[in-house]
Amino acid sequence: MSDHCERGGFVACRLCHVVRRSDWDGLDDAAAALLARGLSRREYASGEVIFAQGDVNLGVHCVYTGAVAVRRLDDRGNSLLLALAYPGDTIGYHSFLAGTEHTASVEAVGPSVVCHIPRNTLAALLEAAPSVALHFLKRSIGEIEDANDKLFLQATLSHRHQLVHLLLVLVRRHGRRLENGSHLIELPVSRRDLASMIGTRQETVSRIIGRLETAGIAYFSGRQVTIPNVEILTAEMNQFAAA
Amino acid sequence: MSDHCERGGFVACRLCHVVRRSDWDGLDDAAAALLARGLSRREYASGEVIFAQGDVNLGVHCVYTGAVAVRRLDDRGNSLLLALAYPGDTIGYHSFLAGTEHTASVEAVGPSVVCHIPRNTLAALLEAAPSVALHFLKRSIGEIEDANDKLFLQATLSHRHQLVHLLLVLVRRHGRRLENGSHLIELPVSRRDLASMIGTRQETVSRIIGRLETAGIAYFSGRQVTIPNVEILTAEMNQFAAA
DNA sequence: CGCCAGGTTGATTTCGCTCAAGCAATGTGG
DNA sequence: CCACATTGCTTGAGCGAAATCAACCTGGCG
Repeated sequence: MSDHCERGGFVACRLCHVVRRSDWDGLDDAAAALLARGLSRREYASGEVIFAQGDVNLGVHCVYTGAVAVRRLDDRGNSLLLALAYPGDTIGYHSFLAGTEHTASVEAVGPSVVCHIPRNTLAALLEAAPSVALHFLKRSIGEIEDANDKLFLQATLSHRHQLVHLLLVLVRRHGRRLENGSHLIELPVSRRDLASMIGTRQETVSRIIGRLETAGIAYFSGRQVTIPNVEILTAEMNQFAAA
Repeated sequence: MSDHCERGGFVACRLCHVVRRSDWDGLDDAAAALLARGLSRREYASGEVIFAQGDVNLGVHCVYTGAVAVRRLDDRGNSLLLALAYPGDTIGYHSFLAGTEHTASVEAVGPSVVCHIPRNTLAALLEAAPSVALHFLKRSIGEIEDANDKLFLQATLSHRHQLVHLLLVLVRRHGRRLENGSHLIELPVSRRDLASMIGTRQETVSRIIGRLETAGIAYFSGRQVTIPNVEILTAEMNQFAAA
């Protein structure tokens, strides 16, 4: 672990390449120094667990590069992919502020670098810099809206429409536009996770994929998805909203 | 409106009967005075709309007595009951802090009294009293957990189990224990809303209710629900978790 | 080479949605 | 006070979608 883990010594988040998008933007010198002292940074292999549901909270994490999956589990093997987090996103602050154990597990979905801010550093930081609490507040409000949106979509859309919607979301983060105008997505998650995200089963996702392919909307090959025309996806969503 | 609406003049939230549970606990004298100046209080009839999705945000509301329903709508008549809010709960702070229009509609589910804190009062308050932002933060984290729980339950539980779970939640707020040990719930919402809360349709809720009655678990009559033995409900939930 | 996880496909059954009718409670205008 | 519309809820029949169970494929990997 030690060879993957730098501790303190660098100028930390103020010079972090994602600072503008992170919760550590706008710190004054003293606060930034505080942060730099406590901060550590570590590389995670794909699939490696950063913390697990039920663990005691040892502070918060902030994604530096790559992406991580936030997942909730139960004792019967059910798993729900709650969110994907990207550079600049802070995770684990819920349980820190609520004073509970972690309510979700987080793992890297590809080779990723994640920073860690220990409990007492963060506590001091919250005292010293009111902007931090405000950042967290805005972030948490965004998460509430996201969660409510998901609940609403699950209640109103068919599984097929939900999958199309999910593709539209993923194309932004994981999509690449090709010369011919089509888009290529490298899916960060398994079929099983896709299924949990739209509230259905693995097999059903497979069948929906089949239908999307015969409809010429999207072509799946393993974790590669080719979308000839993104407009068609949005049309598929709107046709419904307009009705 | 004026006869239902008091404005300023009273000692406001510091003496509010729910202050310990509200977001206005622990204000200093200056902040409390600020709050008292801006605050207004108004009575709403059952079903009356407090604000509507899409409205511009004019500040936040705080439930004083009664209960209110937070609801999201779309243009095709779909409605999802996101939450019920009770005395001490602040609503509408999402859109205030995010600077957006209201993302949900809120209406009284019975005769209710709701306070209103206008935009500029709240802005000043956030400046003057850091505890307010912290309260909001904790509240929003609670909402995130609730939303994630709902997503998880919808993904893993059958509609029947979800309804049982919902009854267990409602019995706490709306239940009354009778001498014979059974419980009586006065449902605050229609069947249609119950259905939206567990991700299904009105008719399906009716049928599940029928099954719960033949199973001797709960008896529905309009909005009255009689539950002979709450233990059986929890057993019904656990039988599943244990498997 | 065989194992294994992840994915697809098929057959069967269950479940919930839709459409439709009926019913009770409430409210409204004549 | 009664005919009538309206709203909320229940019930039924038919149908389509998805869950389940199971077999099978495929690409790594020891």
